[in-house]
Amino acid sequence: MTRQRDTILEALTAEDAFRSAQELYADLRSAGTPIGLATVYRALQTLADAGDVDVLRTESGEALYRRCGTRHHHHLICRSCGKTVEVAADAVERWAQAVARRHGFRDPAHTVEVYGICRDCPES
Amino acid sequence: MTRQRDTILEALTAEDAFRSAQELYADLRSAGTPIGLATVYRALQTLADAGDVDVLRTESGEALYRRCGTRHHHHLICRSCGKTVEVAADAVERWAQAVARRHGFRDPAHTVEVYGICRDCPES
DNA sequence: GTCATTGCAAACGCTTTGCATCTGT
DNA sequence: ACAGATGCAAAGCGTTTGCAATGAC
Repeated sequence: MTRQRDTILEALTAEDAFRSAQELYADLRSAGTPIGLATVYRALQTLADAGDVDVLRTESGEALYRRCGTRHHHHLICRSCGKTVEVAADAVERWAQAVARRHGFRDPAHTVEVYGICRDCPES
Repeated sequence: MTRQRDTILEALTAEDAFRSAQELYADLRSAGTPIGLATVYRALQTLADAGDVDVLRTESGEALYRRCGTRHHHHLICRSCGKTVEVAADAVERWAQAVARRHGFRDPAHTVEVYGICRDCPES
């Protein structure tokens, strides 16, 4: 199923950064694409459920979305512009599993994000 | 500065789990402690700023708080009851720094949480 | 008496939902 | 014609804030 849903996926694919629903909405609108905020939210939710985009939460609780590869990976994210690099972390995967098992926790999972300021972003 | 702020810290210290502001508020009220929701939020914010409690965000964006040791550490968290174990992860620290540097990101930071179901929680 | 803290209710920001309309097949 | 997608406005939910009342020293 599709429509302006394509537009959203397209907008996400064009960026290598995590974007918020509100940002995407504003960008699409100011680019002349007529679209409703609710549609953006619904599309992002659908895409996230399907595993086509990754979701993460800002410190303030806002959800950020990014078009991502399907296999398991983590992110290196610029705190300033949001630019993101996918990184593999096999060693970390194994560490997380070992930690869980050692403490008697079953069904292990983990979240890992690395932040920094990318080289294209100004000093302060 | 203190008052029912002590009560909140006390309630947090008694638990080894991450709790939400709303949960803490409900618990204190039903325990007969008169307190306002805004006070709970303000106290938690102050404690977090002072580094006396750790904060993390639920998948749904809710903030969870836990009394924590002061030095850097990560958490192994039960998805069912919230019970949390602090874990060291020196290898992961080094890995995160290396990843950031390798991609030209400065001022590196990272978040790492490990989730599971603790041995005291039922199969489901 | 002074100044920070508290409590309540109102305001906020992000997200979701109800519902009527529209679109694609 | 039908099932699903859309848009809008209203509702929801966690969190924050304005302000008058209260409490600590």
